[in-house]
Amino acid sequence: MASPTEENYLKALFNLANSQGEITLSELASRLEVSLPTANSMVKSLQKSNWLNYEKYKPLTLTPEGRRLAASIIRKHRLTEMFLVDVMKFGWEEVHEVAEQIEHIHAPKFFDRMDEMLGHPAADPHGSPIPDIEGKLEQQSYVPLSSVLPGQKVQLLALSNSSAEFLEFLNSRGLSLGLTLTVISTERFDQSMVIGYLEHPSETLSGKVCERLLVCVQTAAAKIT
Amino acid sequence: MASPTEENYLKALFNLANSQGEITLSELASRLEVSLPTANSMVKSLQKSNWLNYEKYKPLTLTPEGRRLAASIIRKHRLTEMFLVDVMKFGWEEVHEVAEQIEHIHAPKFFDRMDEMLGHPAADPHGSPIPDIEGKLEQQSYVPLSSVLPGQKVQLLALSNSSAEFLEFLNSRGLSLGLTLTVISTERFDQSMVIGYLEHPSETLSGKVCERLLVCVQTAAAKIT
DNA sequence: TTATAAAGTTAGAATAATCTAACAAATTTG
DNA sequence: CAAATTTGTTAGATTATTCTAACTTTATAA
Repeated sequence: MASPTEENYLKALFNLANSQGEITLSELASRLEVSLPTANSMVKSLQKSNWLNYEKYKPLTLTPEGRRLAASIIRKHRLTEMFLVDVMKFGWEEVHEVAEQIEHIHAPKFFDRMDEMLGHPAADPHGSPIPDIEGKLEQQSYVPLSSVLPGQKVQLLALSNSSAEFLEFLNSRGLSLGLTLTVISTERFDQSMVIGYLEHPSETLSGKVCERLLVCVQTAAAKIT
Repeated sequence: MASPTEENYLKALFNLANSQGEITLSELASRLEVSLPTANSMVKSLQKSNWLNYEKYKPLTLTPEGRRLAASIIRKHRLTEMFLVDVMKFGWEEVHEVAEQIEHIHAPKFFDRMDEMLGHPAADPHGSPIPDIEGKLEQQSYVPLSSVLPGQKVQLLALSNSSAEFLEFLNSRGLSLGLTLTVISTERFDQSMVIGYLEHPSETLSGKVCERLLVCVQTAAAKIT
């Protein structure tokens, strides 16, 4: 059985593998805000539990068991976030810290019941996919709003950054997942875009913001559940 | 900030103080299933944090801060149990283990929201009182069913033991909190009692069971909420 | 291609929570 | 009350997680 600390290492390794591919010790250490020797010794102990393949000076890779365990923790995290928002009526900007703790609870029935109550959601409140019980994570094919050309209509379906500050910014502009956005124009100089949606016929969003909004061009595609 | 381990010690000290008064090291150690030296060293460290008064060879007493902290953990535990039963529809025999883990989550808003959703319950699903935010625990004046005389009508309001086995036994007899029980007769030989309630005109309960059922003789008294 | 920088490793120490073994104090009891 | 028992304490060790300091290996770059 993994300790909460080990679970956090596995989660970080899973997420790094999904975004980078190759994982180096320093990336792991900086992601977890621990020193290199700390990460190094934990890596050795994760190997001993058969969750990680490790060879001196080589990139790190999760074993199938490590990947499965990591996915199950991420599943618990994302189900919890969804539960907090949908059932307990928290804002999407308030749920990360609590979920970060609840993901370490050992109680399969608890999370299964959440899943049931939520109707087996495919994604968390920020649009990140929820791995299934097997640990399989559906790969999403969204693109950043910043890559969309003027005139196109897109559906806002996920965020590539979910910091509370960013989420509060989105709240302040009335932006939420599922919205249909129309790209009115783009500014070559600073990558800002003018976007229309609902009661906002022309809202200007900075390049930084547009990079973090993940959208789907086929408006008819799967609505978030 | 207390670690989960420290929180478990404080909880045990609080509960022992409420049932015994004087707390000895060995009681604490056996309650927590740790060795005497382990309890001894933890007791010293709890003293350093000002949660416990400790003098060599003297009984242990919580400080006001220790009592407040312990009550807040018990509050989280009992609110969680109530939430699991009322909102998530778990049986009262399934909730202890999960609550034992969730009580260590640091997220006041999470528990406040539970409390709201539940309508500020006074007791958990087993009838144990929920301490208020100040850490005050309402003293209940229930008596064991075993002390009730034949002919009397009482209301079942709490349990003095909530093991899963006992709860499953109660389920099997259709016994739940809030029920009105009529004591039909008592058996002097083995302290068993014949009890009537709902569709059970005459159910025989062992002395062991009757000792663990806490009742109130005034049927008109506060219904459980 | 060698020197410098970056990344990774080892050694050694600290803290938290636990244990067993050995001993001391307090309590119970014959 | 003194012997026996229970209770509490100390000492010393173990495991997990973390650190800093010192060193080595690999990668970068002049």
